[in-house]
Amino acid sequence: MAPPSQGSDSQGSDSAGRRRRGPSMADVAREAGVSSQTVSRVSTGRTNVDDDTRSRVLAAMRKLGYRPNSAARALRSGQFRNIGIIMFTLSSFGNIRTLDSIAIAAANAGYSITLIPVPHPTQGEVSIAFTRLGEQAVDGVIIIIEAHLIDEADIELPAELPVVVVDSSLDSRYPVVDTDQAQGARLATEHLLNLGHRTVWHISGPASSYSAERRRESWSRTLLAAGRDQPPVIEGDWSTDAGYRGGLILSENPDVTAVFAANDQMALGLLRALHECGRSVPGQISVVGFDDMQESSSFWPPLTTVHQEFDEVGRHSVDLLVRAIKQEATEATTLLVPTRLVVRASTGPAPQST
Amino acid sequence: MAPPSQGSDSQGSDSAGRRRRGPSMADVAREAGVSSQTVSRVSTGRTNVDDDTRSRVLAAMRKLGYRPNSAARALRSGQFRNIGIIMFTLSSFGNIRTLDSIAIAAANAGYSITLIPVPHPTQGEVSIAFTRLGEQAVDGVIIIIEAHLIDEADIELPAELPVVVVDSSLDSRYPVVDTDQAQGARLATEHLLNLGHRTVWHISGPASSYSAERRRESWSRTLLAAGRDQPPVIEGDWSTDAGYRGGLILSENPDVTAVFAANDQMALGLLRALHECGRSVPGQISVVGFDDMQESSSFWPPLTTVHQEFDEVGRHSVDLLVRAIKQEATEATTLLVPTRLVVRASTGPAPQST
DNA sequence: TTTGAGCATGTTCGCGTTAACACGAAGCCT
DNA sequence: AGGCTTCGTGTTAACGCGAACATGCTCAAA
Repeated sequence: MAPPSQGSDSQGSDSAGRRRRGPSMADVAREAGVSSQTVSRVSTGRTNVDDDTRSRVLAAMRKLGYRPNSAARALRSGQFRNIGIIMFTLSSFGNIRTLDSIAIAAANAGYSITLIPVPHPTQGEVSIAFTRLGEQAVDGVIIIIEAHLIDEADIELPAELPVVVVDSSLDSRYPVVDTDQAQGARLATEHLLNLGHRTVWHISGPASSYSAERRRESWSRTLLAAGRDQPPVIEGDWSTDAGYRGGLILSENPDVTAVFAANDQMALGLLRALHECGRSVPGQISVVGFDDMQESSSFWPPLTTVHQEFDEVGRHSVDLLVRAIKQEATEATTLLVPTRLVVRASTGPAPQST
Repeated sequence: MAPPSQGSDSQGSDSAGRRRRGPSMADVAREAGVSSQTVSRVSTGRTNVDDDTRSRVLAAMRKLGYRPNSAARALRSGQFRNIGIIMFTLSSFGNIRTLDSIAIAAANAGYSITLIPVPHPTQGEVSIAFTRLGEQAVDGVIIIIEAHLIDEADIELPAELPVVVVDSSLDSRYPVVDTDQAQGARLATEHLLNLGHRTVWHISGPASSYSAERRRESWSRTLLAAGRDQPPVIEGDWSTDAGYRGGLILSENPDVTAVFAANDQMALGLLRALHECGRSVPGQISVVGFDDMQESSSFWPPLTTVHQEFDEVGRHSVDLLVRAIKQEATEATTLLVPTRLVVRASTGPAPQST
């Protein structure tokens, strides 16, 4: 083989497998009649370039369709301007909203984001994601994953890599940004108590989730503080089906007048079960959810729920991470974003006891 | 040669602002007593390395915590092994599911993905995203955006960059992967007609969306083919509120016995309106949605809907793009993924006419 | 006039990696 | 034995960029 390449056309788009490459600074420089360093200065927006020269260079760039090679830039500068995001498949409403706001906040800060999916939340998969991360061109990482999976994973992140953890309060090495789960659950529980309900039942998230645990704890503490009975927890897994199953159980018990579901999806399933069993909401049973997903206002009846400020969570986590990358702040802060209760039509005064 | 011997700690983490860098191949090579080329061979998994040497190198890598510098790799090879994704904020269920499956498919193909968010679907924002994309380290792009915004955007993508478009059938320059909207809408409409309904009403998506347009057209054609009346379209915007508003209008009309909502969220709003107006579903009115989102099975009543195979859409689009990147296939194919009807409890036989 | 400060621009070099080639040591054929 | 391939390994160069330094020019102060 080995074509002697006599033609030497600088195009680089050989018929053979040769990789086509775009024009480089040198090409632009030649076109504009300047040195490549001057092209670099224009490209990076330095001010110490003559206006005349600058416009010549810009014209050359446009003509050749030049776009800077970020790999070379990153290699030179040691910075990728890129943030990695480790998360489970985008199945949960909260994660998505968080991701969304992170994406926008990152873009505003001049960073792009790379998704590192973890198809199945097993420890092994998490380890794989972390390994993959090690090979990734990122300046820092935001992790949106149940914390104990991180703790248990024996793989460790590259020591120097800044990390921010979202949505799971581990008390540990990394800064944490999260919704104030405890405050939200208290809001929900107190709302029901204030409506005159003797106590509040709870359909929780899975034991594997810190958020779920926090909400359950806070619900429990709130009841305790008010001196009320603590009904047994019905453990769910965030899914509508779990809510439905919980609802079937609860509707058999005539004492139940108020239920706090740990998320809106389970509240939806719960509502369905109550409808099917002929229990009226909020006439006989009041229901509160958690998340305030877009659809909640159209549930039947429209759901009273705890609104999470995902935008703020995203913004803060990016902010924290970028500061860490710039080595401005390293201490392991914990930042809790408060929630607010959105009262709709699924809650009402306790029915008069029979 | 000639190591300056005295100060010269090769750590690189100076007290001054100097950038910390991880160990390079050269460091590993020195540690293992081989050349850096051999380290490269081990790192890239070549087979022509002596077992003994390989394990020495691996040990050195582990000891120093070496991780390959992807920037240098990309610079050298001209490939980033990274796919850019342009999409609107993750507000729609379909986009999220698609993104999710793309992320996984890309990971399996050895590519990472970079999100390029477009906060507001205006032409200007799209242009900005495209510009930003130009500076991104991507080998190809998947666009999940209403097509006409692309057409109207006068910014053009770097000519050489492979592109695949999802979720909007533009008849154009780029390969398209999409759910077969027409087939799905036909399925929904025919299902209702087969149940004996005289005709089917439609709450559509926004005019700006190709998917919405396709579904509306197909609904219309199906009615035409069956020789039925064509009720006026109620135009929505995918939101539950739009479905609710549509429902209020429809429930005033006693002739309405069957409604096809262009997505599940609008179907949800529609259901609420019908409940509020005391119209029973499916007793008096049957409802079909489109998407089969996770929650749909827990609506009240559980929603009959058109299931989209988002996984397949994502898989195919990645597959197509990767093939284009490898220059294996360039023609502008269009790939439609069929849907299937999921019959639940929101549809039933037409009521006997009064 | 001399000196030097300020500015636009050019030149050199190295970031970490891998393709291409070079080389010596085997093993296998005539 | 001589020539051939195969195999493990080393050497060199280049990918595109930008920091650091060098150059030459202008203008103001001494």
